[in-house]
Amino acid sequence: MPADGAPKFRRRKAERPAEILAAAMAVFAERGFAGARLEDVAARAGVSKGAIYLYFATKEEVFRAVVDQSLAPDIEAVKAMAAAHQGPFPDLLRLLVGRMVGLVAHTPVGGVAKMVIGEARNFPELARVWHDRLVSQAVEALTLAVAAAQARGEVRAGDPRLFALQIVAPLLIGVIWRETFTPIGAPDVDIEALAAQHLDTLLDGLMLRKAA
Amino acid sequence: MPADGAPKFRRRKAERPAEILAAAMAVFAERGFAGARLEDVAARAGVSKGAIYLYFATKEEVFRAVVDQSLAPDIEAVKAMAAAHQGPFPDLLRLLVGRMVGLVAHTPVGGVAKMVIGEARNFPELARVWHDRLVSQAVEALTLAVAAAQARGEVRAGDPRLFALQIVAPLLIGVIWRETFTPIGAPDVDIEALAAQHLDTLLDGLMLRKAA
Amino acid sequence: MPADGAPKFRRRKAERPAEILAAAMAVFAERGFAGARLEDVAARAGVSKGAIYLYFATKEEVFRAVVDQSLAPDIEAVKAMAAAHQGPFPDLLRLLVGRMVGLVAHTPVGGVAKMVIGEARNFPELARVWHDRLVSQAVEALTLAVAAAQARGEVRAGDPRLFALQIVAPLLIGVIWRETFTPIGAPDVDIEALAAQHLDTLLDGLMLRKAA
Amino acid sequence: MPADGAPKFRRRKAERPAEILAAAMAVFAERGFAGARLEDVAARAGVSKGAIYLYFATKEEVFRAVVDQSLAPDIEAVKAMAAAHQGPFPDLLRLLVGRMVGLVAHTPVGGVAKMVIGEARNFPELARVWHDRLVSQAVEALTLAVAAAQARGEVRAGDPRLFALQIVAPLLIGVIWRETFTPIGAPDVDIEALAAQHLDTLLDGLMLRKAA
DNA sequence: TATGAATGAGTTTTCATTCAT
DNA sequence: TATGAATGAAAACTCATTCAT
Repeated sequence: MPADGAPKFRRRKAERPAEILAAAMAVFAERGFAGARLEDVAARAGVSKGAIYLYFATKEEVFRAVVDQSLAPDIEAVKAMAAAHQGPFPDLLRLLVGRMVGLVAHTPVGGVAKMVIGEARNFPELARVWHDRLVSQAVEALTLAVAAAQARGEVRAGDPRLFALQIVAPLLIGVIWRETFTPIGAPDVDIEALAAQHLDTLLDGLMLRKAA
Repeated sequence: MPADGAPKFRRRKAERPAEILAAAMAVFAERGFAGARLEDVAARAGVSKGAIYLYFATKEEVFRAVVDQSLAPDIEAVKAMAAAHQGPFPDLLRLLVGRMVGLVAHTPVGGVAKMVIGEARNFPELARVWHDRLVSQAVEALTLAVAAAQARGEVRAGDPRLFALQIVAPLLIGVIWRETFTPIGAPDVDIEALAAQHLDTLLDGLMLRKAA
Repeated sequence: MPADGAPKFRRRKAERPAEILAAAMAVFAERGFAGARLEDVAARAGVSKGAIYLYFATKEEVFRAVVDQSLAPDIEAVKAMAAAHQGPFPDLLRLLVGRMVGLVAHTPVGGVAKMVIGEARNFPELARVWHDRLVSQAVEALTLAVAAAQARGEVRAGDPRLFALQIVAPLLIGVIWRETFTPIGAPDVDIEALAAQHLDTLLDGLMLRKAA
Repeated sequence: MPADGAPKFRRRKAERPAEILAAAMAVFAERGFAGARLEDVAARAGVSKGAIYLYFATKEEVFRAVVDQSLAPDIEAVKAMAAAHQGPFPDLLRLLVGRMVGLVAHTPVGGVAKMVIGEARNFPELARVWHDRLVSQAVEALTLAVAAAQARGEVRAGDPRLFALQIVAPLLIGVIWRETFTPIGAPDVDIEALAAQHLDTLLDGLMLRKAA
């Protein structure tokens, strides 16, 4: 039933799971869940198909682990943002958005986000985890900050949760653009520039104000 | 099988393709491209599996057609928006955003957008079509409008394309939220309210201005 | 994703399931459940692998169906036997055993029985069905017949259920022998002769009786 | 890992193979050949997967060894039975059957027999070994004893080999029942009672004899 | 000797696609 | 045109077997 033949394997370690997940993240981001072949993940990780099953029970499990793992550092960042709550609102906002731009630029959140969006119907738990652990945390932190600023009379009246979404939206669109349209040759979006301009606009409005 | 009293006014030939695409849109939106079974599409369309192949050569072709078809009306709307270029900028902006909210609320663009995002890597042509025919048109129209308003001294300085993205972003986020998080029980986003508040903020800024 | 190439299939019918089950019975009997490859079943049935799944959801389902199907005719026979309950016990016994020999000789019960025995632990439901629908029916019928004969003073005292097992045992051993040892070249067992001799012995005892 | 107080008197080397075979017997009896995972055998034996291969070349080899090993003691018993050939036939028969009941009740022959029956087609050598070393020995011994008794005028005319099968059959059926139907909740068979009643019936016949 | 991580052939199952009717 | 039975390539997953340690 088995084989004979040539030399097979070499090493053995505890980094395997992480290596596999890194490979999986890339493949999932490229092909989506259903389109990803575990064999490709294995190849990318420099491992055999079977080795994956040494660490993860199913393809779904791998997918979940990828999403899960990509959350950890971001959650910390979000918490840090939430803790930053001091000083005048514009400063706070600049700080928060700056943090988010950093995240978005230096981690593969974009790819994972795309996966979550694309597979939300097939894997509701993923959408749930992503929402509960990341999105809702961020939104809540922002919402509170906005509400506080409103209370202080710094920020105009309005639904603070919607304000939170408004704040985050361009960043997300930037990320999605990068994942969706840049690869097909559409002009890239400079997320940092977008964020900067967004901040200014957000704070002061789009319209010029004639000198009183 | 006829002997039942129900009227047999099944539409014929001409509507078939449209019916199939409608069914396909629903199934693709639910399961994604790979997850969608043509058999389900057929069942949903009240048609045999084979019949699909009478009109479309492959599953990909069906997918393409779905995206393509969902574009047509929107493109018109975009063009209409583009044509609306008159009057003071705020009025224009309200008009445009209003149109987009209507579109987003009354058509399944949300579902299709999600598909395009999720499968962009697997079907770059889709992303391209979607971008070229819809996104870039809308962005361009907005960019031009912004630029014109800047020329007129109505709008502050800044990259008009980024302004365009800023304008659209919250709407898109709303749509994505609706497709991704609402189904898992997250609090819904009231897109109309979001748009309204977004407009106000955009025009006047987030910050309260002390009376001079 | 699919193929091109040469002509594929021919006919189409309602006999398919039966054909598949016949093939499956043979393959299962030869290789056991786990050892049987559905591909072989398909080949034997002159059908493609996929075709099996048109009629049965899983390999287990096929297995179940095989056992199930092999039961039907036998159950009738058992019921017929049970209905035969008349006349002096020796006549009844000859009748019953004759019937069973016929069954055993002209149907593949042997092969199926072997499968049930071999896979009882893996598929308890099979053992249960086999027991409830076939074995216990037969045993019960025999038990009742024996008990009646005891009441009539025809048969000696003793546990009638055990008598029933004694009656059936040599037949079953014959069948099992045929499935297990005959194929490896062991001398065959002439089940009819065994049955005949068994009947005589059973009725009169093994021992010669000196003339009073 | 030592620092706990439990005595560490693990047996060493010599017992390993036997321990592995004992574990294997259990697993094979539970799952059949194909269904048994060597990993489970290893776990059950308190040994690593690799260790099995230190003693046995393949899974088949392990299977063979299990069957082989389970034969040894039984063969002795059979030989002993064969040697017992003295005195009047009924005494002999009681002795022989008594021995067999003991065997059957106190060893796992039942489980092994089931395996042999179930895998006979896949592993003909097993069926052959089982037949040649055990079954045919027992049958032959019985056959000779019967023939001798016939010669002495103790036993009625008839094929002595078939008589031998008749003698053994109920015991085997009892064992098979225990392995097949008892686990699914069918009423158990009291093998000792079955044997006792079988002996009586065999010797004297099922039918009551009117007083001369 | 003993371990257990790693391998990869082999099997089930799915589903886009074909084609006889 | 329309049907749906049939096909078969593709991919997840299992587990006997190997071998570096």
